[in-house]
Amino acid sequence: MPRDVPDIVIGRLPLYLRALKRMEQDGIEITSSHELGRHLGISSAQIRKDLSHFGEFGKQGTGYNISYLREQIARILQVDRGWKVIVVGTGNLGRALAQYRGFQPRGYHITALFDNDPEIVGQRIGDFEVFPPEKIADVVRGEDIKIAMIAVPASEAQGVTDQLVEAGVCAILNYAPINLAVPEHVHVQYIDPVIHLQHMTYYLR
Amino acid sequence: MPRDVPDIVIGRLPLYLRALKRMEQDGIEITSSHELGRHLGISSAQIRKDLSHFGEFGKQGTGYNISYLREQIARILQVDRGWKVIVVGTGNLGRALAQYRGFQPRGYHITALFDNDPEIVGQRIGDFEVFPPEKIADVVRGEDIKIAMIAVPASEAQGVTDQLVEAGVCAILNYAPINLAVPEHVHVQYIDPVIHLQHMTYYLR
DNA sequence: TAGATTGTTAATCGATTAACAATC
DNA sequence: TAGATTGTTAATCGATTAACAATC
Repeated sequence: MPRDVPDIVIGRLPLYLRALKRMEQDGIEITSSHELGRHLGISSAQIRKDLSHFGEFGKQGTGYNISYLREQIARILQVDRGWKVIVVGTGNLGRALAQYRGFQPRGYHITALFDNDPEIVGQRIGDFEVFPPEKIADVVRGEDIKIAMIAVPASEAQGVTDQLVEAGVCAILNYAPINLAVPEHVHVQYIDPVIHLQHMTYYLR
Repeated sequence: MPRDVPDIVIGRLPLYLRALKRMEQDGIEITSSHELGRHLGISSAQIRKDLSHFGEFGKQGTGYNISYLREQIARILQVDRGWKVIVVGTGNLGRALAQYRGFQPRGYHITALFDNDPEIVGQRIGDFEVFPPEKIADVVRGEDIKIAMIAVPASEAQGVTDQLVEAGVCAILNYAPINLAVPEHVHVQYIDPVIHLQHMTYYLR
């Protein structure tokens, strides 16, 4: 596996994967960098360049076999197997995440929920029992969890993060509207809908 | 107002705004590009360069008055006033969005919900009545809505988008896992948690 | 004043695009 | 074969960083 592929390239692979899956569902078998680029609104050259970091997946004159390319990108991203995920915070957002039907079919399996409200601990939400924060370390170690989603208020997010990192989590999807401080080896992605709304609001003039 | 500021700069302004609000809440009154950069994990030079697209907001030797800079960035982004937003789709995600407490205080006011399920139309969710899709055009025009959030299945997202655009919406926050085709003047931002998870999963090796 | 920090210019770095030989 | 498309190199473009005069 090549070292040092730019992160911006890695960030596009999931988009390629999503588009390829869609084409596959639509019954298409072959595509080209031009067609794929049109679907995604990016240039064909960029797609070919991005893929070239990892190998040769197409055929001159023909293009790409969709299911083959889909498999290869899934392998590169390591999403050709399942990953267990925990969710911390069971407010509206945490509950919605726990019940979201889109994780399972794409290989992310929610394994446990956590909340610090004693009223909620022990309840069931969807298919899961809610555990107290003190159980995070046990579950993460016991189930070999690498990935967590944070859906707690901003004021609690850094504390939760520290616990998760201490327990061995190394990928965090943070829904709290705050920047997290983490060690080098831990990866964080942020989702804050208001940030996206504000970005677009600039152009409403 | 300057024309042609790079979109990547616009995309960082909401992050600056969020950090400044936090500092303000913490009772800090003055900051520097270095301190702000440390909070956000970006260089001080980048912050100064970004701000220089819009004017001069600091004082040599001292730094930036936080509440002044916050006001200025809010003005630039046009988030110094309220915006009405509609939500299409009332599944788990749509409901969570409708009840999310983070929109109101940051100036985004959910005004109406839409769903195509006759069982759900007419019900109340939180503070809102659910309308059928045929009412989209009326509400968007009547209430002068510019911004919509899409929380319907991927298969319906493009159709909903076409209706929204036709009605006059020009900013869309799309939660459906699919790329949308829209006219030039319409802005789209995407939120798909699985895309973020897959991005991070690459590094779990 | 001495120290600190801005705003801006120029240099560097990295990403995207254009172009084309190779070849299916 | 003729036409099409890849993978890759070189050129272009744009974004980030370094450096520093201005000045509070």
